[in-house]
Amino acid sequence: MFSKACQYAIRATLFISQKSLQGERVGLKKIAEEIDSPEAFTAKILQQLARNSIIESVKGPSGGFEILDKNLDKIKLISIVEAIDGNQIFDGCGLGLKQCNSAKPCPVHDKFKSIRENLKHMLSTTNIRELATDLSIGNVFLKA
Amino acid sequence: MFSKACQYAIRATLFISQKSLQGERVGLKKIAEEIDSPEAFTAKILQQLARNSIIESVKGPSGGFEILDKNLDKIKLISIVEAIDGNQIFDGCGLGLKQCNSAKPCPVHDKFKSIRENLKHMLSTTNIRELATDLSIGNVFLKA
DNA sequence: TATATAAAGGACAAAAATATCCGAATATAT
DNA sequence: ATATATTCGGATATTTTTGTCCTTTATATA
Repeated sequence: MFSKACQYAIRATLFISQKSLQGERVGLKKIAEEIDSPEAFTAKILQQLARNSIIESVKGPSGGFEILDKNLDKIKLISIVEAIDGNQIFDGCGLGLKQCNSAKPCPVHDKFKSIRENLKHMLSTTNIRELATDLSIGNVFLKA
Repeated sequence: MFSKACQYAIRATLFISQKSLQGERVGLKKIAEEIDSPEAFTAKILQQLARNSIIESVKGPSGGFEILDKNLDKIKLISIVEAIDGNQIFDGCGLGLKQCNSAKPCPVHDKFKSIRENLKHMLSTTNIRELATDLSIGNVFLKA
């Protein structure tokens, strides 16, 4: 469904969100440990997220990553997916046809359309504060 | 969503289905042309499909690929997806966690579950005769 | 039976995704 | 100011996916 990079991105963002809720900033090392991801690769992904203003990065001692409180409501899962994987998953043809639309549809065009609308709706309406709160409560997890 | 190999596999299977409906067997070259896919790569995929009894292959002059009539109803889209991409997309965690289940769910476990159940249901109930018939009628297409 | 045709299969190549390493830039605290 | 902690960014390596090429095998038909 999503690339590994995107999965790491979501996991990292949620972990940072959770820490930001507690007023804490976290560094790369801690993030990679807590979400069980390769550190250097995660660094690249965090840079992308920072460039897309999904997270904030602070250099130097006591630096790290955080998310502005106002953004915890504003940032939806779809923002992360689009920043990392683009919108191919929402807009591209399910069978990979370059040209596929309601005027000239592929054989599964309509069937896929509704599935992807569901997915898009879910990702568009799920904000990260909600998920980070669930994490803090402790009934959902980011690693085994 | 699906790998390119899987997209080619579905397109190829539908084209072969359509021809089989007309009692015709088709060769690799024609298939690759008609679904606009790389020929040699498509050959590998057709082999996989044949090994999984989704299509039949016949060597030698007037050989090629076909689908048994009785299988046109039996073979669902999900058979093709599972043969090529496996069932990671249905069973794997949306965030890539190795261990993720209702007892120890990731933050998006439930939200993803329903999306994937939709997808699985759609793929499990769509048979290839139906799609091949649509193709023959000419209101859906396999290439631009 | 010989020949031509078509898929099968193995080895290889290219491209993309994933992952690592290291020096540069920058901010903090002493 | 200086030392230190931390992200940034470029280069490179590895793995996976996608794609190609060539030889072998099977088979229809002349």
